[in-house]
Amino acid sequence: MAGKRPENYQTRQGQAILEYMESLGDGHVTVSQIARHFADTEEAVGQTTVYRHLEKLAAGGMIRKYILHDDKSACYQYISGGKRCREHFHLKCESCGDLIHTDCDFLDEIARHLNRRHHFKINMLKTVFYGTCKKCLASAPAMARR
Amino acid sequence: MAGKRPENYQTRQGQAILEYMESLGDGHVTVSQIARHFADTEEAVGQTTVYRHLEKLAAGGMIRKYILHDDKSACYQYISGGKRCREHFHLKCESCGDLIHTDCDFLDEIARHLNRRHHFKINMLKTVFYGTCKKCLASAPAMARR
DNA sequence: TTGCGTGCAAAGGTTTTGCATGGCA
DNA sequence: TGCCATGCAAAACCTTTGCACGCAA
Repeated sequence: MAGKRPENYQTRQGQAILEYMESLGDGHVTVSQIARHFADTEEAVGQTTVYRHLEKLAAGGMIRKYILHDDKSACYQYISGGKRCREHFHLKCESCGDLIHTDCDFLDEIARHLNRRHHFKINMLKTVFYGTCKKCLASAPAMARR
Repeated sequence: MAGKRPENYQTRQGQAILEYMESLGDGHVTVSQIARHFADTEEAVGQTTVYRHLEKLAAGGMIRKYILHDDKSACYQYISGGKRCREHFHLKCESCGDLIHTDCDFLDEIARHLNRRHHFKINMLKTVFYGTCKKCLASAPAMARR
């Protein structure tokens, strides 16, 4: 429902933030890093505005919000795949920050299971599995932490 | 090395905190909930002390600390020694905000699958499934929103 | 007696909110 | 012109730290 109404004005700040997130590819940044970026540039964007735009972009599925190893502050990442990402799962490595897109039948079953056995309708766009990726497991033996 | 030295004194506060965590079974609480509990009781326990004990208990494997994505504060759960001390999966309802914990066998399989097929070691302390819970599915027709 | 445990207060950080002003449509 | 967006400052929060005193061993 709800047609494609503008809902939001197009502003210099909003555009600057989206473009910056896009320019990072699949890299991730924290709010303070974003703020620093705009401080270094001529584009002035207040941090309150950054927070508010990130929230909207995350709600709209344009970016994802993560909590990494240092759970002090959240970090954000642009979603390039857009639509396709609604249909598969994501594994986020807490060590290197890599996001792994996974198309796997077994993982699809999870959604069915949650639905049938737990009556829970999963939101695949937002759900992310946190953990340690293959690369990091191989290179960091001390990853055996709890 | 280093034998089993005392290392920690036995104090009223430490005992009260551990007993309270134990009394919750597999429920989870935040620090503020714990503080409120002691405020309601006659047992006075400072919140600094709560933090410091929770940290020790978590380090010692007596309790589990969850830092869930999108939650402002950490929550803690007692680990019953006798029973299986498996980690739980968490389902977070985006509609009502309820956090549902479950240790369904099928969900445990997910961890094995990710490990074996994707070489990904999942961190269940941070992973959360987002979606809509049974209650909200039944009562809210317009739950497609956030 | 020794030295860890306790808890008040304050610091440190991130995120949110109030409110007057600015800018898009 | 109407309203949302902006951004400064301040508030709200969670968590950690400093320090003097208390208490277990």
